[in-house]
Amino acid sequence: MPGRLLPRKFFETRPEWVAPRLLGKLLVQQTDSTAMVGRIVEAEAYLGPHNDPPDPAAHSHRGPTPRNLVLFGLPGHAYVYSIYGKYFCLNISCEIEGQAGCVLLRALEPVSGIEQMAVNRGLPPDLERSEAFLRQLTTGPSRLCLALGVARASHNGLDVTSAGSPLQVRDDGSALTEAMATPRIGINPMNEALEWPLRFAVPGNRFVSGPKNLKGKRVPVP
DNA sequence: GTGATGATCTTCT
DNA sequence: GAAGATCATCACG
Repeated sequence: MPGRLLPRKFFETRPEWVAPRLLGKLLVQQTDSTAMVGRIVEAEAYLGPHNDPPDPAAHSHRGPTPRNLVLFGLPGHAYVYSIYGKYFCLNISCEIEGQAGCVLLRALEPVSGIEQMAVNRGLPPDLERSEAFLRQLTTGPSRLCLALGVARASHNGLDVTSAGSPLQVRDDGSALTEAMATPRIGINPMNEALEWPLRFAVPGNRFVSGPKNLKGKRVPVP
């Protein structure tokens, strides 16, 4: 198992700090026979309803519901929800209990378990592992869930800071000093939070999802 | 390469 | 009843 498990304290603060600091960390899905590992290269912060101003794009902004309850619990837990009928998205809860911030994982750079990822995505194996092939695996919030086998029934509420958890976030020592900050993807144009620069990506990384020339700026990682 | 469209169903109102 | 933190596919240039 690569790197060290991230402690709960890592997630105990504001999502707009956690998101850029998650860049470069490893997302690990361990099943009985195989481990799948991807490096986080893109993440978005969603702010809790206690935030001023509130974040109208966040699932938690109207308070707890059966769906988003995990977000109001302890930090470092997986919030998995279904979207558009056929997909899932994976978030990690942030901030202290009762404050429902979170970070949406939007893209990974495949590291290992690539063969299994391709099977899970329903793609034919590519022994050459071309860049186009690798990019299809885990570039996009729902693609990475498919590749790692993350689903609501099996993963919602998992503690990603627990050594016994099949889903973990680990740190292999790669340090990032700067991140690219842009507006978040897929937010309704009516939403006033559209412009907030809460999407963070590894500058120049080829596995980042979304439009290529989205306006953004380099910011220091806190 | 970019942009438009439909699929599909859960969740909350 | 409507909207949605998406993706694959197709048309076009």
